[in-house]
Amino acid sequence: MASSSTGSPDRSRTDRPTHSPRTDPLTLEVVELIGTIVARYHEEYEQAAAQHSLTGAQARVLRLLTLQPLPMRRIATSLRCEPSNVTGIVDRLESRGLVERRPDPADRRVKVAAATEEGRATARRLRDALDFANEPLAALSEEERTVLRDLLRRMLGEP
Amino acid sequence: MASSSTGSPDRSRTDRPTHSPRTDPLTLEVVELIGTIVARYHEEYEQAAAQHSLTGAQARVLRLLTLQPLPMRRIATSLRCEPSNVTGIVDRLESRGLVERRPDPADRRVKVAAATEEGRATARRLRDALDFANEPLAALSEEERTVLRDLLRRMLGEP
DNA sequence: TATTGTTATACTCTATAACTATA
DNA sequence: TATAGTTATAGAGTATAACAATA
Repeated sequence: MASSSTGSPDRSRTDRPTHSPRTDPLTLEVVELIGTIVARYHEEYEQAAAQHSLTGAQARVLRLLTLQPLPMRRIATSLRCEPSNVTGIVDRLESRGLVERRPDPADRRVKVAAATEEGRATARRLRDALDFANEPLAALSEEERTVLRDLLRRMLGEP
Repeated sequence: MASSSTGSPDRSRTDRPTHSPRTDPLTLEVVELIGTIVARYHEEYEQAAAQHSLTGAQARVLRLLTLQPLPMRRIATSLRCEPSNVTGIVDRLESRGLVERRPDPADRRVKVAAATEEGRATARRLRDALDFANEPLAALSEEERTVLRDLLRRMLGEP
């Protein structure tokens, strides 16, 4: 502690008490930055969804079904949640006319959920509202964004 | 419906730069990569929390109180949720001995929540379990991580 | 017998509104 | 009167277990 002993500890974020044996300060800072981005991204996503009277989960399912109609089971695996949860989420989307359930001719146990035209329009507006794309990334030049893209790709194990 | 110019329903909170809402492919890809990271980060976080029988919200509050004791109100603003929610979350943490409520001598309306020693130990184990720090970032060299750190900083508007 | 989707149940998170005890 | 924390309430997401229809 450099300063006088009276003040409260009040550690600023670059001053970390204990280091995990495995992580150096640089890695820790990157992780913290990513944590901040995660928080901000989520906040913006929920906010954009709420502006369309959707919850985050509803918005995610709607986006998913915009890409492609999907059996209930597949939605669950894609969202990594139990199939029983999907029933309620699709129920709510369906009651608002954003999604519909169709029978699968090949297997009568299966119900395929698909976005309606109105659902696709809502999903489109929602994506446009997500200006996380513009605001923070605008601070970077095109070259820097390219570097960032390549680093993130490698981080995620993509070629 | 693609809106266009007539009576544009006032553009959310910040006015956009001259960028069109339709961003270029490079930016779109970066945003998608960030989305993937957000999903993976969240998944790991919830999983690590669950391994200690904590929900994500409980883990976040516990981590927050590990840094510094905080009045209930401050926890709510930090989590960006209503104060009434904090009551339940701290209740559950307190009933497990991970957190305690202390009176504030200066203002008897205030209750200050603080992590107990056991709470700090749990938070420490939880952080170590979060190997999002190690696994994906290990693919990058130190120099690359430095570049990544600087780009993320600038993205977040930090100097 | 196994699988798909659903229902029933219980828990947590969340926001809103009303209440209490201080200030 | 205003503020800090709580309680009450209702809606939503989540996991588990049990169920009907179908394979």
